[in-house]
Amino acid sequence: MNIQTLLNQRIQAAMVAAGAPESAPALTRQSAKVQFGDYQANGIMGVAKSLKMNPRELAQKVVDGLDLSDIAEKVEIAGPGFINIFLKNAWLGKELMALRQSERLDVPNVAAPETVVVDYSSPNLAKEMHVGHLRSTVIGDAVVRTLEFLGHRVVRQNHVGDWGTQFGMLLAYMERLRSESAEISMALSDLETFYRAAKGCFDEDEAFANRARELVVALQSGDKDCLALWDEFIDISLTHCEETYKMLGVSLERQHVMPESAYNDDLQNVVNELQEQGLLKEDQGAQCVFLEEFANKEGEITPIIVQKTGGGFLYSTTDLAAVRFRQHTLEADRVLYFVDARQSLHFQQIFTLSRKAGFVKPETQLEHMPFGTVMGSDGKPFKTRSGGVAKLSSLLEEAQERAYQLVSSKNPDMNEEELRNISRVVGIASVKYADLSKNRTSDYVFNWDTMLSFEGNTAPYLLYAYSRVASIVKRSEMDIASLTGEIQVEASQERALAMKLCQFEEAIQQVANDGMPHFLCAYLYELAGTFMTFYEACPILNAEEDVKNSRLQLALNTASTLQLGLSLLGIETLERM
RNA sequence: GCGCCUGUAGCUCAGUCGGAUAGAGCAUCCGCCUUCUAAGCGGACGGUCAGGGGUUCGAAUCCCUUCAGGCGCGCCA
Repeated sequence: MNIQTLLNQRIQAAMVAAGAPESAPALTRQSAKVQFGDYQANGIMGVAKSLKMNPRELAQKVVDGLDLSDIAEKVEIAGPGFINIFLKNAWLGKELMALRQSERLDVPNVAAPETVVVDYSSPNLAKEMHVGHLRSTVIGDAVVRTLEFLGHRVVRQNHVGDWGTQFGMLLAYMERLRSESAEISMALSDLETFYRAAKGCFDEDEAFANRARELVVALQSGDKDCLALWDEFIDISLTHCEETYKMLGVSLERQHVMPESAYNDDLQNVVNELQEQGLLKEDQGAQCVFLEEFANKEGEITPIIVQKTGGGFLYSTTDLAAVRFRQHTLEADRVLYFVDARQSLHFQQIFTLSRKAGFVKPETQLEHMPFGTVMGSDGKPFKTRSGGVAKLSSLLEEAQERAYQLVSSKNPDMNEEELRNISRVVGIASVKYADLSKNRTSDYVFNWDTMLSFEGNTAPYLLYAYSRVASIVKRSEMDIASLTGEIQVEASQERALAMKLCQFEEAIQQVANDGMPHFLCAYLYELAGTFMTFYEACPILNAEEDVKNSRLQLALNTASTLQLGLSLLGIETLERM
């Protein structure tokens, strides 16, 4: 149930009835302050201006024609022409009961499901996943889960880098190990070390470097032995990724991998099509597209190179092929790219060219969902203590270890197995939540102490709030299903909680529209805080029977909302901590 | 040189596409455990929204400009 949408529709209709054009937005929002009610409509002033009317008079006309008597206690006009709406407690209680009886918290499936292709995670298989892959993976996964929950058809695309010159070096090193009859699978168990060793040989050994270049050519021309070696490498590297996904609780699986190499056979076709359309121009030996959209003031255009001198293709070519595949084979209505903000020019070029070349339908949405960099406390990109790039798997292990220190000091009597499980959930949740709760587009500072803190907008605080609710429910020893009595909204803390609970759908809608999970995080944090206040002020188990029944249902609603919300973020909950 | 992004409380961050008196958390200070988990709750302090112009009923938000920082810009991805 979406209060904002409901009110907005009703007010909009009343505005039209009062003489406003259909296109005039009611701009209904949650109120900024309690004295302005629960929701406020801000659209009157703008319309009044365009109609050359007195805004207060128009507001009065709108309110006269607006019947909210079933849901609102009071509707008033304030300031220059705001309409403030105060909802009825009884109505909130009734809505909450509907919410209780619905497995999906009364959030309907979208009326018109879209096919949404989501490109996220996309690590380079030459190396192990590092901290730089965290944001794309975690944010992309949260958006994917939210879109799916709303009823869209989501196609995950893990556009992994499995092609390119650095693979020649890696294959040459595999070959060398094999000739020395060394154990390759062991060497590949740590890809980071393997990569460095191969790079070392490449830089210092001329013969090795030449062999590496030969292997690139052999690989690209489809040499069988070479491909077999490459397959072996890719498989092991993908297995590493899958282990990290599993540890991280990310829904990506092998079936979602659509590697760069899969587009190889189509790259020449892409270039040919651009040629046929007269978009291609040879410049300094390379095949380029010059789009006037990317000209500077002097008229100089930054070209898109789609084929190198000598015939090789580039990532632009692959991305164009991917756009075509996503449109024609996957039948996307919307394609989301969770890729580093530094590539925004590249994507603008790809999107513009794709439209110009007819690779996508005009109505298909191509959206780059850029994200900022994870920084260290020094304000520079996050590194390990030794100064290297932090391996994601090591980072996640450290998170669990740090969580263990905290959890075990708070629960000295708890058994080891449960301690380990709690610290696993808390550790992983902390890392993910720290990332998800920040505005996607800005850089953020990675800080163990703040992300593992129980204070503020953190995973431990939310998990603690959830376990507190869970504990109440358990102690009540009531049959949850039999709790069907009325939910009474009376105390101010009950009202605040009831209102928050009714706003869940508004929060996830924002995540789906903008690809911004931090809206859901902010909502859940506010919900948890509102519950904590309610919990302190309103005794549940010791209350009179009907009050107890009502408050317990508020608690149950809180539990299911926290649990569902966190699950959409890809975060597990704990019954006890 | 050109382009994109960022600049909000001492620190870390929000700010619902122009709305009312700019909000949280940390830190600091003051309160609250014989009652459902004090890993909690309540309160206080804290702001030239980088600076300056402009647009209008109304600007942290839109436009121009200056300053500071980050990142991109033809054969890496």
